[in-house]
Amino acid sequence: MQANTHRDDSRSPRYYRIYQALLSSIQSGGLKPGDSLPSETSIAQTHDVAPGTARKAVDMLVDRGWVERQHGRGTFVRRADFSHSLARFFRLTDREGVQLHPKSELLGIRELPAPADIARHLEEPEHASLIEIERVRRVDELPLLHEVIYLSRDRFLPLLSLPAEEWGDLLYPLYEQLCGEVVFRATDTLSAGPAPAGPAHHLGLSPGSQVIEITRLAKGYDERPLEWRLSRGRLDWFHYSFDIR
Amino acid sequence: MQANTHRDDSRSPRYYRIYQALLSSIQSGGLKPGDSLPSETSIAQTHDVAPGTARKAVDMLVDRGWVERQHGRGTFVRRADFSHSLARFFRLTDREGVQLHPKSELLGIRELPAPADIARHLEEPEHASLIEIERVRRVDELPLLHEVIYLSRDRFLPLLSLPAEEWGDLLYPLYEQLCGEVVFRATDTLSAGPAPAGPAHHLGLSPGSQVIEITRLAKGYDERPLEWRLSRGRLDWFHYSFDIR
DNA sequence: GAGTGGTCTAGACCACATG
DNA sequence: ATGTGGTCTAGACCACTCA
Repeated sequence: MQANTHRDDSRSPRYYRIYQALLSSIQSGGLKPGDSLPSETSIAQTHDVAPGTARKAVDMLVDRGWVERQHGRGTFVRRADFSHSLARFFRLTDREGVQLHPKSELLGIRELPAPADIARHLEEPEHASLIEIERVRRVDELPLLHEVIYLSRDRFLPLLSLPAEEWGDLLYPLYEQLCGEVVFRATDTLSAGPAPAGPAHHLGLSPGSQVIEITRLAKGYDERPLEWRLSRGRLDWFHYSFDIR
Repeated sequence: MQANTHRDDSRSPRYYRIYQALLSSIQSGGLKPGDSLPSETSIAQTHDVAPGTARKAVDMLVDRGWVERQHGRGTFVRRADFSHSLARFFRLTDREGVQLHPKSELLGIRELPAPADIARHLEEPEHASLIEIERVRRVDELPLLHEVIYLSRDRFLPLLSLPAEEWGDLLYPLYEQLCGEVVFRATDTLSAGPAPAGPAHHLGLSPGSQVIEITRLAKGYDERPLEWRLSRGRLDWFHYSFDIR
C-alpha cells in the first residue's frame, strides 16, 4: 500500500486536530486533573492515524503544560501549580536559597453586593452577592502580603460556614474540596500604588505608603472567572528576576 | 535489514547528542545569528541517523528559541529579541494596546575605574577601566526610564568616539556593528528603592522618591558578561501582567 | 526544477511500571 | 506478561522558496 492515506481536505494537520480534540476534552472537564489520557496507541486507533502522529499531538499538550508523561504508566492531566507565581516576586528564600512557605492568617470573611469593577472582572451581574475574604500572609511572623479576595457567593457558599480554625494556608485546595471549583489558570498583574489605612497597618506601614499591588484573576477549565484578588506587599520586600532569551 | 542500527552504549539519545552538537556550535560562535543551519537531510547524513531523528534535534533548538525555521528556505540562528522584556513592565501601549517605542536621549558617556560591585558583575578585575553611559528613555516626551550602563572599556572602545548624533534608540545593534559584541541573553532583576538626585530629576520626581529598579546583566554567546545596567522608572508607570499555567 | 522544511506512515526495539 | 511511553528507521508526498 502507499504511504499516504492522509487524504486531507486542505484543513489543519491531523496531529493538530487531534491536539485540539484532546485539549477541548480537558477544558470541558471531561478529562480532569489527575485523569489519564488514552494511551498513544489507542489515540492513534480512534483517530485512524499512525502512532507517530498521535504522539505528536500529545507532544503539543506536554509542551504547553496541559499534561505530563510518566514513563511506563501513562499520560496524565496536570494540576495547576501556583507555587512559583506570586511567591517569586518576594524575598521568599532564606540565605541558602531554600523556599520559605508563608503562613496565612484569616482576618475576616463577609458577604457584600459586588462593586461594579469587581463584578465586571468576575463576569457577574452588578450587585450580585459576593464573598469577601481578607487575610495576611506572613513569613517568620513578618507580614509579607495583605490580600482581599472576591468570590461568587453562590458558587462558594460552603466557605461561609467554615470555622476560622479550619482555614489552611492555601485556598485553592479548599475551593476544590468544599466547593468543587478548580482553578486552572490565572493572570497576575503587577503595579504600584498607595496603601489604604487597613492594608498599610497590617504591613506595618503608614497609610498612603507606596506598595506593590498584585491583582489576580483566576479561571477554571472552562475559562470562567472564579476569583479576583488584590494583594499588597511592601516595596522593600519586593524582588523578582527572570531571564530573557 | 533490521530497523534498529542504533547500537547505543547506554548514552543519551542520538537526537539529544545531535542537539548538543548543534547548540555548542551556536554557542561557540561557529554559527552566528542569521546563519543557516545545515539542512535536516544533511544533518541526518553527517550524523548517520534517519531524517526524523535529525529533525527532532532541530525541534529542540526551535523549542528552546535558538533557531527559527523558514519553510522552503532553511533554519536560521536567531538574534536575541528584547522587544518584550523591560518594556513590558511599563505602560508602553496606547489605549488600543498598540506597542509604543521609546526614544533614547544620551545624557553622557565617560570612562571610569570599575566600582567593586560592578566589576564583580562584569567579571572584570577591580578598578578595570569601564565605560559609563547615562541616558533617558521617553515615550511622547514623558520620561519613562533613567538608565546607567557599564561596559568594558577595552571591548567597547569605538563607542567613545561615536558622535552624540549617531546614537540611536537601541544599543545592542551598535554593540554588534561597532564592537563586534553580540548580546545573546540577559537576566533582569526587579526591585524598588529610593532614587538618587540625578535620576529622580530626570524622571520628574523629588530625590529619594521610591522608584522601580531594574538591573540587567547581559551576556554573549559564550556566557561572558558584556553589559551591566541599572534602569529606574516611576512607580506610577509601572505595570506588568503575566499568566500562570 | 532543485532544495528546503512540514506532515505522515507503518513498522521496530527499548525502558519502565504494574499486576 | 502486558501495557505504557521513549527512541529510531526508511521511506513517502506535500508546500514553499528561489534561481
